[in-house]
Order: sequence, then structure tokens, then C-alpha cells
Amino acid sequence: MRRTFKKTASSLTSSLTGESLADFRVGVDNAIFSVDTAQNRLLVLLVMRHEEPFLGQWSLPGTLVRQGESLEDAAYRILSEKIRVRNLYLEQLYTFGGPDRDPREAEDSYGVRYLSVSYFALVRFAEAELIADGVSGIAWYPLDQLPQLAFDHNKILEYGHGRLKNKLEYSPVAFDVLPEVFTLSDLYQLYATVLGEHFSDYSNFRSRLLKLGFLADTKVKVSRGAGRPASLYRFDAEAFAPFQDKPLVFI
Amino acid sequence: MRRTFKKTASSLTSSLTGESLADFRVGVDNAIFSVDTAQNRLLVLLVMRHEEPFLGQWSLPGTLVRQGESLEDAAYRILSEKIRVRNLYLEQLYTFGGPDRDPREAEDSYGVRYLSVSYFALVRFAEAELIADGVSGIAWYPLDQLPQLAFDHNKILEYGHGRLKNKLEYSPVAFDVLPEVFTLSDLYQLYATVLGEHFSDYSNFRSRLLKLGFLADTKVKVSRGAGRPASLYRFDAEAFAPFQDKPLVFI
DNA sequence: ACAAAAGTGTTTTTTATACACCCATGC
DNA sequence: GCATGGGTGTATAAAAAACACTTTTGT
Repeated sequence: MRRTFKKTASSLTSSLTGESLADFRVGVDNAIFSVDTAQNRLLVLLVMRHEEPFLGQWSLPGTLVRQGESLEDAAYRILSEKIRVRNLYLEQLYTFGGPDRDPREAEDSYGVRYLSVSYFALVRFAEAELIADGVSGIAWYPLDQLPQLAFDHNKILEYGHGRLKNKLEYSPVAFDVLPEVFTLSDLYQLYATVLGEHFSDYSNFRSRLLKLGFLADTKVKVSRGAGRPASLYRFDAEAFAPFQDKPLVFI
Repeated sequence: MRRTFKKTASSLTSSLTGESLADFRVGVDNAIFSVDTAQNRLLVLLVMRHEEPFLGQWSLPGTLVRQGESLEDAAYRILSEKIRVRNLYLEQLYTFGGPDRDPREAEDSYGVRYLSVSYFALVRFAEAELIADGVSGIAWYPLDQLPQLAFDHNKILEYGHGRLKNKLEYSPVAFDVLPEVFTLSDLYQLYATVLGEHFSDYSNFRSRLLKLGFLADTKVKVSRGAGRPASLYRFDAEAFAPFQDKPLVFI
């Protein structure tokens, strides 16, 4: 345990309270996931840093929190600066706050600490439009082909991936990220891509979900190349209500 | 959404970067749970505030993070200032960080924000020894008889209670908080107290757990008043290993 | 005609749930 | 002996898992 209680003269806090409290700058970093069902790939949004530290390395889109701005507001702000998207799910992930996680802490003499509150987001791939502002790189990366990221961002993504799998198994996030109407194999592809191929047989997955009764068959058929046309379904939020807290088992 | 970007002259950050970033003081608040199996009560540790704001109100034990101290270190520090305990489980809960959650934000002219990273702890009740420092009140409160707490601490506890139930159902935390050897009804009591009486039949709970094979019968019997003496069991961490990530269903 | 994708049904195995009953002790 | 808590077993229902088969399209 590191417990060095040096009093820095310039520490705003110490002069006020007599204790060597840390001064913090709080950042929000987003782990933004998306599923490309067409190519069966689980993607993550990365941006190229064009500032020190870690200049020229890929990182999660992040920002420092502004005055009067809530953490969640900040998370939505970075998100909307990087992609245009109407349908998404967002929730807080974890707070990484150890000393020495940010090299800027060493550089500046003020003893300021950098803390990162990470948020987890899942967005609809088809409609997500990346905002390229000319200079900065921004790209979807397959989760299994990640480069070395800035800060502890690889760790954050690892944590986020775990959360994504859980969310999918125990909550209806999938429907936040699917179009209004979708086929049952769209849904199955989504699950299979995130959870891995071995999670369930298509036909069992199918009958389990239909039995739950919150997927309404629109009777509209859609044909995609060869094969029998599929029925389009709609997620019925009302019919889902009774399942709210109970763990939904999709696996 | 509150987005007032007034630049405060004394804001350390704004003078450095030209942006109106918020300056943060980061606190750690602990939701410390314990189960009194003798009386079938789920308890939570509260301390009486003897400072403004919220002077004279009960609150979660908390502290501001010091220089060079990690968030988790800070969490352990408050914990050890309040109770002496050898066996415990601790993990990060959630970060509450909206503006205006702390009245001190309004008072001081520096525009400093107070952010709370909450931690969740579960401690062994029998061995937990409260540290009363004379003046400050400190007490176990039954979760269902909470007073009005300072800040947003009631909300934090609500969130923590949810986490506790999850942890119990899906992880072996119970064994961090039970003595080295315990009877199966000790274990059952613990679960019943936290999860409510309706979670499972004792005999079914029993056979399910024994079938999993990570509870070793020491063959030592213990008699507690009337009734047949019970066998003492030990949690076998090695035998548990294969179950690590898989969701354990105790419910 | 036949491959491809959608959709239905059946069988087997496993797990959950309810509950009846025997066992060993204190009083 | 009987109340009390510990422990075992059984019968039924429900869910998970595996897989065979039918239907409807494009080519």
C-alpha cells in the first residue's frame, strides 16, 4: 500500500483542511461496443490520440468532466462528438483511480490525480455514423484484434466485455440495439457474435424466446437471398414488464 | 442537463487549460454489510456525522482520498478505522458524481465538485469489533430500519443491497464471511437472511450445494441446544475452482 | 431439382420444487 | 417420550440440450 503523505505546498486542499488530500481531475472514458451482425464481428470504437501523453496511440474516446456537468452527461457528450446514433444503451462501468495510472500525474508539480470513470455503451451498428473531424483517427476495431491502447484502456475494455456478456444474458439490451423490427436470426446472430458460437442451438433459442411471449410476430416476411423468408418480430415492452428484475436466461 | 460553464477565477484547471473543467474532491463511502445469523438480521454500519454538512445525521463511513492513496486503499482505511475485522469481502460499488450532490459545492466559491466512489463490503459479524472513539456514534443498523441518511447515502445502500443479493447468488462470498468451519444451516441462515425466506427449501438447498462438491464434511459434530448435532463443513477453494466464472445458482 | 435459410416437433437429460420421513440429541 | 433441529429420499414438474424433420424461398 502506497501511503506517502507528503504535503505539497500548492495543494489547494491541504491549505484548506490541514490534511494532504488529493486534488482530482475526473475523466470519463467510454467503452463503446457494437455488433456487426453481417460480418459476425464484435466491434469497439477507438480514437487516435493527438495529444500527449500517449500521442499517436489508440485509446477509448474520453473527456474531462466540465463544471456543472454530470458524469453521465459527460459520457453522452463524448459519444455524440464521435458518432451520430439514435439508439443506444449506456451505463456506468467502473472507476479506475489508482495513483500513477496517468503519466501526467508525475509531470505536473501540483500533485493532481487523474481518475477515470468509465462508461459502457452499446450502439446500433447499422445506423452509427462515425464523425471524422479531418485529423483525428476514429475507427471500429474488432475486439479480438485490439492494438496496444493508451493508459489502462485495454483493461477497461476487458472489463466492459464481461459486462456486455452479462447484460445480454440477463437484460433486454439487445432490443435497444436492434432495429424496430428484426428477424429471429438477427437476434440469434447478435447473441452468437457476443457470446460465442457455443451458447445455444438456434432452434432452442427460438422456442425459448417465443415462449416468453414478449416478441410479437408482425407477420411481415422478409427475404434475404436464398432460403425461406423470415418473419419480422417486434419487442413488446409491455409484455416484457413482468420479467423486469428476474434474471432472463438466454444462454 | 445542467451545463453552466462559468469560469471561476480560482479554478486551478481553467487557468491551465482554458477549458472550464471541474475540480474534484474524491470521497470514498463504504456500504458495509453484515449478517447476524443468530437474530436473522441484515445489518449495515452507520456512523454519526459530527461535522457539517449533515451534522448529527447518520451516514455511511466515508473519507476523502489522500495523496498517493488508491481508491481501494482509502476504502480499507475507513473500514479499519471503524471496525476491527479479519475476514471481509470488499469491492467497488458505483460512482456517484452529479453536481449538487454535496451541499459543500454550493458553499465554497471555488466550484469544487464532490464525487463519491462507493465500496461494498461484507464482514463477519461475530468477529467484527466496532471502534468507538468516545465521541462519534457508530452502530449496526438493520437494513429495514434505516433512518434518513446524509447525502445520497440511502440510495447508495439500496444499490449496495442489490449487489449483495447478486453476489450471494452468483459467487462464493458467503464463505468469506462464515467461520473456517460451519454447519449447513449456518450457511442456509445466511442466505435466508439476505435473500428472504422464500428463496429455497432447506433440504433442496442442502442437496444442491453438496452435489456441487466444494463443501468438505469435516465429520466433526457440533451440538447447539436441542436437536441432532450438525456436521461442520469447510469450503474447499480448490474444488471450487472449476466453478469460478460460471454462475452459481443458489436460489 | 436442390441448396439454403426458416421454422416445428420429439426425445432425452438435467434441474427445480414440494414434501414426506427418518435420525440424534436435550430436556 | 417428545420436541427440536439435522439429514435423506422420492415423486412430480419444468427446463435445458440435442437433433430430426418440414416448409418456403432463390437459383
